[in-house]
Amino acid sequence: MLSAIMEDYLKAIYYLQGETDERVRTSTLAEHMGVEQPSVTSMVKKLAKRDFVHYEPYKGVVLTDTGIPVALEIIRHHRLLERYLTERLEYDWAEVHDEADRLEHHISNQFADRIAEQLGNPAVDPHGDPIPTADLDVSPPQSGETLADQQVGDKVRIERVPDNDPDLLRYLSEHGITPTTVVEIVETTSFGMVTLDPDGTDERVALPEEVARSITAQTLTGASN
Amino acid sequence: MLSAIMEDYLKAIYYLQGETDERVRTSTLAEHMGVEQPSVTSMVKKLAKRDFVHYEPYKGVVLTDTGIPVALEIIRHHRLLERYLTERLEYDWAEVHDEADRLEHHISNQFADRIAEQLGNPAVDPHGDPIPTADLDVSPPQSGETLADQQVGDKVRIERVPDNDPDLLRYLSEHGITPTTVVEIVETTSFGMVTLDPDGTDERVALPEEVARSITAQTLTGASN
DNA sequence: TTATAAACTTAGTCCCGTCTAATTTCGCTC
DNA sequence: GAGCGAAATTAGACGGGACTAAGTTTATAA
Repeated sequence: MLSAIMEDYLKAIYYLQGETDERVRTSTLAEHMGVEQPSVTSMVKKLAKRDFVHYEPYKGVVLTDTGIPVALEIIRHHRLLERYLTERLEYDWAEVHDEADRLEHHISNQFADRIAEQLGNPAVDPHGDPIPTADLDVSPPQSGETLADQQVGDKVRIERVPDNDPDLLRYLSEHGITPTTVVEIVETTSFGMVTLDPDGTDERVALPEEVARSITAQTLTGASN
Repeated sequence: MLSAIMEDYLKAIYYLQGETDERVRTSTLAEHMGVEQPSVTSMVKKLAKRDFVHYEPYKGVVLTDTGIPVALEIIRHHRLLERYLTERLEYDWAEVHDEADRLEHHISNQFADRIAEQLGNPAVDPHGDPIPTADLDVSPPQSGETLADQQVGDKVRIERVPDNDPDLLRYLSEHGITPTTVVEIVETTSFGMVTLDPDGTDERVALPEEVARSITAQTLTGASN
């Protein structure tokens, strides 16, 4: 058996190595988990002893073939819960993350399978992240392009938004920006501001480049490339 | 904040003092929690320091006015989950206990309120136990009579069955005994066996007196009293 | 009223997951 | 290739929750 904390570490490693497909450094993991570095070192040793990660001192960790499915299972739970909470229990987009983050460790796979079935085995969660299937296949990464990569005049379809910042999510939904929304890039500035025009509206929505880079989108038309 | 373990202790104390309305002894609690006595002593001291229980060494514990609502909240979560799992997620009567026992500590009150609403604020769980309301009112204890208190020839309506023995629950449901079922007592023996005839059927269902005493029932007709 | 068994508590240990402080290693620059 | 700052690890401690072994207290019975 695996503690909820250990599952959280594995999930974090999965996300962090996913971005780079490289070894995850102790410091990165510490920051992501909100703990100090020595805590990470000691946990990582435990995970290595149980063969969930490859650990090389001073070099970082990577998930093993044993660790990956554990992380994917948790991610499946999380994303199914987010979907279920919004779709069946009237939770708001912005509220689901914390509840899902706790429950993901405590629901059985049976529970996950049942809610998946009720929802018709959805492919993505409310933020556009792909939901691993019951046998832990996960959709290929989306386009990889973000709102920050676009040029003025491009029209793009929003693919996914980060799920862990309630304020941002509230802001986005208030301005009609959700996965599948189509937006046009109306302005980018040298000082890091991206301005959008959601679909047919006249409204202008401005986002810091930092945020724009965390929102992935699929190019539909325009001058990019 | 309160750990899941502490919540479990408070819940256990609630159940145990409920049966006797007296101080709960260390040994009783130890057996119920599946731990050794010293573990109970040390936990009980922590709970007392935080004012969830009154603790008098060598005398036992009672919940305080601070402790009671905590226990009731957990019980509300548990029973709502049992109901939700059977009614909305196709869980079997016999399967729900363990899942509910884990999740009860991790769902928010918001989650509980939402599933209560979805279910139409049910008064009882699938085993017939009353579900505390959102403001933690709990229905008065039922008749208090059990199947073991009946006389041959009595007809009774099953009120509640214990929720924590899957084998027993499977056996009961296979033989058509669930809360609200009407049964007739057809035989009681000096060596502790009670035989029932569920409703109009001809089937005989035998139960050890020990088990009969754990099933409460409301007398409809007959010679008892 | 005292002896004794059962119940309870205290003492001390262990593992988990965290921390701070101190040390070691890495990797880069000169 | 020597020195230096950043990153990582080791050392040691702590609170949570459990355990075993060793004392106390209580209650019961003679």
